[in-house]
Amino acid sequence: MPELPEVETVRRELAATLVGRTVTEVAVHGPRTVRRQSVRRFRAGLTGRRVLDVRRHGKYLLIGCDGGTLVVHLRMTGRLSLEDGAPGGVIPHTHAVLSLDDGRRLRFVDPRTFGELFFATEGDQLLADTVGRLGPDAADGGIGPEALGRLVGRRRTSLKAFLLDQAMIAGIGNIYADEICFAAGLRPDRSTATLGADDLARLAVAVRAVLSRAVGSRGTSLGDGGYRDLFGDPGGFQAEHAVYGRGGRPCPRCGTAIEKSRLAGRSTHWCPRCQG
DNA sequence: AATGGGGCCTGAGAGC
DNA sequence: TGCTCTCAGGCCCCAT
Repeated sequence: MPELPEVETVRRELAATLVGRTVTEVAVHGPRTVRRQSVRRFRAGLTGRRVLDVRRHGKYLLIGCDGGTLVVHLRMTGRLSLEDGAPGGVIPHTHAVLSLDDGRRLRFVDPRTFGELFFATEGDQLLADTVGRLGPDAADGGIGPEALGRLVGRRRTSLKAFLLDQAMIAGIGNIYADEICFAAGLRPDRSTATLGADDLARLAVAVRAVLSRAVGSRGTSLGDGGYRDLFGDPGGFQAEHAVYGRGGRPCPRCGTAIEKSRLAGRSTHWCPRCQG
């Protein structure tokens, strides 16, 4: 579920609370969450490390420590939470708990177990296999019309599939792909081969505008099991969705009913009048 | 070679 | 009430 705005919200909260802390203990429950390396190596690598900074590339969280980086990907249902005081009751689907030197704990919960954690040292192949395959971050100020044009290249695919491709631009998921297409006035099934300079210009503006507004609203939370931040609080951007999750309801700009269908295997929403 | 579809998992909600 | 079915925000892998 979490896309760039949600991961960025968590990143900011982690940066404000974790930097300077030392990991005193690492507990892993169930091997699937730490699947790129042995649990032994994960625990040995992370235990005793001090957190220096918290960065993000696309949907990956990069918690920089002295001697390596804790890499976190929340995938669909992963959630990080910070807890004070004594351990409470058992929280279902807890796959990892990091104890900190100030008595707090960082918990990783993930019902669908798609999310993952690993600890990488500098130059680690694990980094090349994951973060290293990403395109530029979608919130990177350098993604203008020219950069988009270069990324599109000779690709012949739908605009939606292009926006979702993390090797092209990193950080956009299904919700924001739909919102960006709407903001740019472009149909999500529009072929990238037909995009002109003016389309790319509107697309570049839309990417930046939608993501920056979403970060400002601390991301999107849908339903009960949806995204929550480090302290359990939901985001607010769902109230500003123009198309996502609004199939059959009126377009906020022209009132035409929003279309919903499947594209690139994903639910897709758009206004048939405003997007061409 | 790039692209679309299936698979990985569990839970929520709809429909009967 | 309770069962079954569909769907879900991501990404890897495979066949085409």
